[in-house]
Amino acid sequence: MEKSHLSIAALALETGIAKDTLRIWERRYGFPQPVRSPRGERRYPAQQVTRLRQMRRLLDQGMRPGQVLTLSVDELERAAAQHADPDGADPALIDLIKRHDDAGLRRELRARVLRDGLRQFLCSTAAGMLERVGDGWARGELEVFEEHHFSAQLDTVLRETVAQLPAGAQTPRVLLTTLPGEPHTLGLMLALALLRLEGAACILLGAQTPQSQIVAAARAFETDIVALSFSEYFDPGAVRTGVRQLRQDLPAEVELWCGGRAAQRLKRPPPGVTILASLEQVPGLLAARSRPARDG
Amino acid sequence: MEKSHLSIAALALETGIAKDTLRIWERRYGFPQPVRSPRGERRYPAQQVTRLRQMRRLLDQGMRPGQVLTLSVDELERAAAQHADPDGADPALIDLIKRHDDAGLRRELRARVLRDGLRQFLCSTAAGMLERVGDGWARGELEVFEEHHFSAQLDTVLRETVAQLPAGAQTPRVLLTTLPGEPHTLGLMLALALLRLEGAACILLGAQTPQSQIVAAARAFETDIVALSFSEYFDPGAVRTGVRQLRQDLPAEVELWCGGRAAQRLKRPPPGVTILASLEQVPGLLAARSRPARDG
DNA sequence: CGCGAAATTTTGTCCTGGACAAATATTAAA
DNA sequence: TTTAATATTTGTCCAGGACAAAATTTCGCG
Repeated sequence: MEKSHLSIAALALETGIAKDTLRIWERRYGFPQPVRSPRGERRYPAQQVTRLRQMRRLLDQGMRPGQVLTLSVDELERAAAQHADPDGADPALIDLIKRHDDAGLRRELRARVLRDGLRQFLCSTAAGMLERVGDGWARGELEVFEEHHFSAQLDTVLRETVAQLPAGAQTPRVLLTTLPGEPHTLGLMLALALLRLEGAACILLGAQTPQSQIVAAARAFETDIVALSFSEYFDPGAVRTGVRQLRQDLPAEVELWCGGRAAQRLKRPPPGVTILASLEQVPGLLAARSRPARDG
Repeated sequence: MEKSHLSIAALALETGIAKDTLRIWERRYGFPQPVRSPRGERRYPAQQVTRLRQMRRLLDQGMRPGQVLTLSVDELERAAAQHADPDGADPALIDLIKRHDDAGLRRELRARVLRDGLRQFLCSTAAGMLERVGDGWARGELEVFEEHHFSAQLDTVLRETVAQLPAGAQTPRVLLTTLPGEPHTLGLMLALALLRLEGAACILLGAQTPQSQIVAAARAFETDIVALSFSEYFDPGAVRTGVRQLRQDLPAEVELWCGGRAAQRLKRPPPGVTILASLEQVPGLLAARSRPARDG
């Protein structure tokens, strides 16, 4: 009934936190604290959704639930501020997003590609904006739909741009996808654009390919590298499990690259797995591949 | 341990059936019937996954769980055969998919767009293949990764093509997205291409936009129509709930269009909601909009 | 016989509260 | 300072009961 009250299912979808987890947080930490519908079902006020999102963000940055979930509103605010990205993002783009001008935003992005060059655009503007937009969302500056819109536009422009690239060396062959549970493909598109720029042949598989299918695809397409992307919202536990399993099933001669926020949390990557801290490493890694590896 | 045994969480991901539902099916109908791990957890043999997928398919075609879940293996086979799509899909394309030729597949798709025209291509080749690919997957002809690859290629070609379209009338303004839980955007791209072809202005929001944000976006972008897409894997219950809620929150003058396999299951759509049975309805609906509605 | 209303069955989601192992932090030993 | 052992934290799973919304069937009436 109450427009601003969410069911537990809706909340789980909105925040990406499992229903079971929401219930046990309530049991253990007293938050979130939903009101109850006449039928006894949990109803979450909108205000708690926002607070949960902030918490989610802190958790993703490595804090532990026991700490984060017992924070008061102000403490939460302070903790978030501490972790906030200090470098001011490009205010012109934020402005443009806020103007809700579909075609205008696209035009501006295209112009920036031309102005800065694709490589610079990818590593700095695009990667920076992606992070900034996520930040803005968590602290309520940007609406979710504004983030979605921006992402969609960036995706479109990237694909346009990639379509114009010449074929290049066609080596190595790279398979790009995400693991089940990770629907975000924008990181993949950034990587793809950069790889294509460096002459690699890219096979895009889209999101959420099961491990066994990634292995099958790597064989079918005769790829040298499998590249995975993990957004910051991806379940931290699943990164380790998934990557380890995949590395085990994949032939040893196929490299496994992992990028994105959640991949950074893999402190001790399994042997044979490369973690990319930023897009800028891509050209170097490709170059290193072409000469024989020589390090102990 | 057993490589071929899935946990309940993994099965839920693979089949798109909620954990709670899997458990209660077992309680009520005795299927699926998992073995138990030493710890007492459900472990589903791979064979049951296949069977569940077939069942899922029948359910999506309107059968009821009480019937489908008590079918034996042969009965299942027979029922599936009855519902099988009789029209032979284009074997040339299936062939091409099976050949795992990234660039070749793209070339062929482009050629078909030119040969048949975009409209024909969208309504027949693309829509047909989409369905056929899903069918092939359910009965094991195509691998999941082959479906992913085909979808990614089709997406790429569609975007290329749309980018070449002239601006058109720019009316009506249509917002395209999916509800939380629906990650598939290919249906959205088909609709977008057709809408653009008819001169509409399209704002693509990407996947999984929360209801409240769709409402906010519709206002911000001043759209006349909100278009949602539901793949066949989308939770049937969530379609109704989501659409009804959205219709309630959306201003009355904004139309709400729903397309895709799962949308068909909405027998009695709430007032003010248009269900599209196929892409071919799009031009007609647009035309109807431009003259005053006059029916009781 | 057709059609709409009412009764009935089917079905999925939510609930509580207990259990446990994997991941993480902390302490002790080298 | 690193390594190993112990303690704590944390998310997922389980059982089985409840209930309302959806779908089907039955019933009454024109």
